[in-house]
Amino acid sequence: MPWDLTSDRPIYAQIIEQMELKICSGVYPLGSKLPSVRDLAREASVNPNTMQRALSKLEESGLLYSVRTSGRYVTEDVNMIKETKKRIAREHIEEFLKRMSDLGFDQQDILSMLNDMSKELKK
Amino acid sequence: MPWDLTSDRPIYAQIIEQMELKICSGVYPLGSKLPSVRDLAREASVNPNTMQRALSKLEESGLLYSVRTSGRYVTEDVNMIKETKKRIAREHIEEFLKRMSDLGFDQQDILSMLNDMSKELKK
DNA sequence: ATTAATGTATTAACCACTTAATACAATAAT
DNA sequence: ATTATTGTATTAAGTGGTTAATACATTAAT
Repeated sequence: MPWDLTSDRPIYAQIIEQMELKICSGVYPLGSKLPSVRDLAREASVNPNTMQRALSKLEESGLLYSVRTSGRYVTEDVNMIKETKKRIAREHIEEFLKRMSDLGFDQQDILSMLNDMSKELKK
Repeated sequence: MPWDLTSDRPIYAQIIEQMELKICSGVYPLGSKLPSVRDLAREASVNPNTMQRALSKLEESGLLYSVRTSGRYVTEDVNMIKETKKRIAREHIEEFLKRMSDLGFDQQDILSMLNDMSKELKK
């Protein structure tokens, strides 16, 4: 999965979300070592400061930890990752349902549209 | 529906989305007159310039039009509103499905979680 | 021992968004 | 006729995010 960054939101916030995704989905496994700040920045075509900022925030939340001159690692806490995944899923679903209901669709509508579109996308 | 603005995205962009919503869901009916820029700005606790900026963009897209010193009105083009509603719904569904699948959930998972949560929210 | 790579910090510049304070022309309301 | 309200425009200031260019201390690699 390439870095997918747009200009309509702070880049560091998008990086946080995508790193969480990479961690929850196993792209960066439990306890594994991450590429260096500079490498990640190059990979994402972003300034090292911006990458550093995102990674620091991820440390605050406990998903990563850094060892002074060795590098940065994914937490070994399986449970924290599971909880993060649940939290993200819940947030997405809540937001989705709110937006669709604001638009004037009921549960029936939502489910049928969703079925239609996932069939479409599978092709 | 109160104005729901957060600081993590340009306010004018959020206003555009919420105005589209108000138009598509009938809060501002076809051809109806909107409150003045200044009133809308006050209502949303936002600077008149910011509201003006959002409304101008909505004119560019054709959803609104302004009459020099009389005020601003919703388009009378029913079809344009219908198409806008469809477009927004499609965008939300696509984004939702992508995010959930990136997280590692398949269609089965998504549907069951969605059912659970809409039951929860109905209480 | 020297070198290279690590995370981290600092300073300056740039840009987009937002607010504030006005101002203007056109017209509806009085 | 006068006044108030409309959309619109301008200028200045402040803020936060981003980039750029360095620098530093620590330690793994050589």
